[in-house]
Amino acid sequence: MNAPVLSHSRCGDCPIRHRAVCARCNADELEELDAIKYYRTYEAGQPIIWSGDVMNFVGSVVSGIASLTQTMEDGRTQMVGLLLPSDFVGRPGREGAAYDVAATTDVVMCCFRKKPFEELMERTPHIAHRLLEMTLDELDAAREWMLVLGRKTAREKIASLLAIIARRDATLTPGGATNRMVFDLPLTREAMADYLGLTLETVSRQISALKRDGVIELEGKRHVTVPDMRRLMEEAGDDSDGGFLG
Amino acid sequence: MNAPVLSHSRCGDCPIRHRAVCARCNADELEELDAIKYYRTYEAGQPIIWSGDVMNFVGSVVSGIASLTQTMEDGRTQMVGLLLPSDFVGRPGREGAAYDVAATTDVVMCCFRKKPFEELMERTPHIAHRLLEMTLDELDAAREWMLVLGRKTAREKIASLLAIIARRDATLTPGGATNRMVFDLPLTREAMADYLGLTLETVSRQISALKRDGVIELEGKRHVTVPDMRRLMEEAGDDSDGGFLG
DNA sequence: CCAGAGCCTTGACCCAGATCAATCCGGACC
DNA sequence: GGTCCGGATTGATCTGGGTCAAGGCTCTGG
Repeated sequence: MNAPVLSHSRCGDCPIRHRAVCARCNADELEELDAIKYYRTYEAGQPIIWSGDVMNFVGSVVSGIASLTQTMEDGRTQMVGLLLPSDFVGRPGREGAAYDVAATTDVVMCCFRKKPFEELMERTPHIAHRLLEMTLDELDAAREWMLVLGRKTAREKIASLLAIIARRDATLTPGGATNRMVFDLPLTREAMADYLGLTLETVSRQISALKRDGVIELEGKRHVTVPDMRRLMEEAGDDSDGGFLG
Repeated sequence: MNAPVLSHSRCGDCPIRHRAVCARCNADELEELDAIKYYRTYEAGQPIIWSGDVMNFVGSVVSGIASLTQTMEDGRTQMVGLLLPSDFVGRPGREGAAYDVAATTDVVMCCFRKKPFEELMERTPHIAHRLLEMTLDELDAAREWMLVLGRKTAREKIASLLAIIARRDATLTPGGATNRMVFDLPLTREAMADYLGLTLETVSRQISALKRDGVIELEGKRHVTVPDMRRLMEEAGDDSDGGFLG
């Protein structure tokens, strides 16, 4: 597989310009960021950071999907976050990484050396403020996921994951959210299992069941059509459509 | 049961002065906070905020324990956070509350009306910075909990919860962490179950099992002695003592 | 064309934890 | 004292999802 290719380099052209840490920056601040940034690419499956490593950079996912994973010494693993384009990696003010970060698909990262970034953050409240906002969003997502992990059945877990992926796709693609959604699963069955606290066999079985029951349609193993999003949300056990449709 | 009593009123005397959002504030900033703060008390079991409510204040837990809970419409509930003294409640920059917040024990809160607090935050990077730091810590805690919920057995879950409570007690009480720990459970069996994604029967059984196996000793239903913290950490399945002991 | 590797599916069986149900214990109140 | 009541415990049984195992697809490479 080829390494992903950079399609831009100036912040003004950046596809995540208005959603990342830099969203609130004015031209001057952007200039400063531009001066300390650099791009890195990772192929699908490659590690980006190991838990415990000293982090000497922070950065944003520009394209592709990365995952945050925690592992117990006996090998049990739990994915604790999905990093989508515009999501931030790294923790200003802390030395080591707390989790393994790996590229799930090919990934392009916009990196900043940690020290200069931290200094810049001290001086520019726009960045600190945006980072707080993003962190609070991540905290909400993590807590929503705790409900999924702690209380939902396998079928509900799968439906919840599909709904989350569909929702994200809706925000990223023109057209937005409709009652019928079509998308590709960016995760293997095993990665889905790690995310959902299930085994890959159970994931497979439940996907088959949702297909059999007409909640989803499958073309190949990854291409999913959801004929009725409301139905999917019901299967997910959510107490509404989660604001998915107007 | 009597309502909790306020034992102080000036920020300088505040028991959470050095750990809460105001930790980094200088005398002037503290003065400003002092001007907009007020105390509220809640009895054990009382709701503090309902999910969806408009929040018109934010604040810090001064004493006692509160819980963040999410509920599905069929009644399944998952606790998604434990709020301990110095923890922050509320989300600057967002209208409604995302979770139910309730007092688990008697609670004293130091509240700020939301609007003035947000304005103050704009002007004082010390507060924003501290809040970012605290939010990142909460995010770490939430993700650690995702591993517990997704991958640990019932016995490991109980041991993990006991370890967390013991660790917190160690930071709050003089003497700090030792290999033998004694503390009171601040949660009912049902609340523990909600936190751990279990039923209360399973919680009860596993606590009995840990007692039978000598991992813990019980006096009454709430008073716990851990003769050997290392042993407890092993039972929790943690890949070390979590920095608990030197 | 076949072989091998990755990923996925499906079946058979089993067990940890849920569910249902009966007590128990310790305080509060009469 | 007795009764009540809200936790907590313990037992008996059931079941969702894990575990183990056998193929099945699809792509790559010889």
